[in-house]
Parts: sequence; structure tokens; C-alpha cells
Amino acid sequence: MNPVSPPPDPRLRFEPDALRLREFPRAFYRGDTTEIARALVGAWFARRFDSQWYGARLVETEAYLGIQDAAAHSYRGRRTPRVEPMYMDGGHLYVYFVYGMHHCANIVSRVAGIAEAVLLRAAEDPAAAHPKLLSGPGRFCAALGLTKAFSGEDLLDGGDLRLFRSGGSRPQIGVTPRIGVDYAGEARDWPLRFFDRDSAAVSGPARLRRKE
DNA sequence: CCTCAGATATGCT
DNA sequence: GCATATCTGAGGG
Repeated sequence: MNPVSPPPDPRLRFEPDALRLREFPRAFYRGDTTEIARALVGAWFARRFDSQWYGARLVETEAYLGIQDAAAHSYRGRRTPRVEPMYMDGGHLYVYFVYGMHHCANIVSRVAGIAEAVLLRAAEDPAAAHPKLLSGPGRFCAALGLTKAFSGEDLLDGGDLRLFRSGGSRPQIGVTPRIGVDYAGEARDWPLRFFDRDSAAVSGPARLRRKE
């Protein structure tokens, strides 16, 4: 399945059971992609490795709206081996390699055949003690040891990857255009980036960490 | 805050 | 073959 994936950073060790976290049901992932991106801020992403759990609390996400979105890999219905997981049912993972050295992880949304997804841009370690550890999509994947080997994995099949609803109160959400999509024409300005305004782990320049 | 190099899988011609 | 990319770290102002 994922024979040679790097291990997660030990600082991410946590106990999902102790926190009484509950998983999102399949129906959640099949909903509106933009709403899902917003709802995932505050959720916990978790990976089991060597029978231990490692996790992070998401603090920054972006919605990618498929066929109509020039910033999405599935723009105009593009369907290649790399992008194939985006066409899966909601609740799968899409991981790709970019800029010759980084991986980025997305949660696939909507139903099979509709290729939309939510990019996981930043998160906090369980103790919120290392704000740079998962600050940015490349760092997020590096800290959790996520590579292309995980692309296409189901988050709801009882395997090593899971996503849990946040237990506590709703974070205060900020909204801005997405980062790194200047090539995408008018889609460049769509307000599809969501982040926790109170988190130190949000990526990007400060002006993009306070907006409204 | 901004600019730029780095390294290469991927997709298109 | 060739241009590009859902990024990051270093260096300058």
C-alpha cells in the first residue's frame, strides 16, 4: 500500500480516542467543496504508523472547484493518472509532487466523477508548540510523511489515514484568495482560502493571516 | 516585506 | 523535447 513512506514527526504523537474525536461521515465529503474547506479548519488529520497515532489540527485550507476552476488540476476536465484520485468519491486523499521537491495533500470532495478537492495548507501539532512544523502544504506533508504513495487512499475505510471533526468551539475563520495560483486568470481572485485567525501556524505573509 | 534559486515529475506539442 | 508547477528557504531592503 505505502511500503516506503517516511515516518511522521514524533512531535505529532497523540491519542484520538482520548480526545473522543469523531470521524466525518461519507455524506459530509460529498457536499459543497467550499463549505467543506471552511468546515475543515479546526478538524484533525491523523495517520497511524507502527500502531501509533500521529495527528495535526488543520488551520488553513483551500477549495479547488474542478472543471470551471483554472487553478485546479482537473480544470476543463483534465484526467490523467496523477489527477485520477480527484475523480474518486468524496473522502479520498489526493497527493501530488510539485516544484521538484514538495508534496501537497488534498481531501477529495463531491461524488465520484466530479473532480473537486480541498488543499490542506497548514496545521498545528497536538501541543501547538511548533508553529512552523506544519505551516504550508509542503511542510504539512513532510511532517506527516505523506507522499504520492498515499494518493487515492480512502479516509473512511478504517485504514491508516483519518479525519476527525473538531471537538471544541469553532475557530474564527478568515477568508482570502488562494496562494500560488497567480496563473489562474480570474480564478486567481476567488475567495477560497480559509484559515484560523487565531493560529500562529497559518502560512503566508502576515497580511494574509488577518484578513476578513 | 519582496525576489530568486532550487529540482524534477508531469503534461502538452 | 520543453515549459511549468496548489512550494520553501535564503538573502536583501
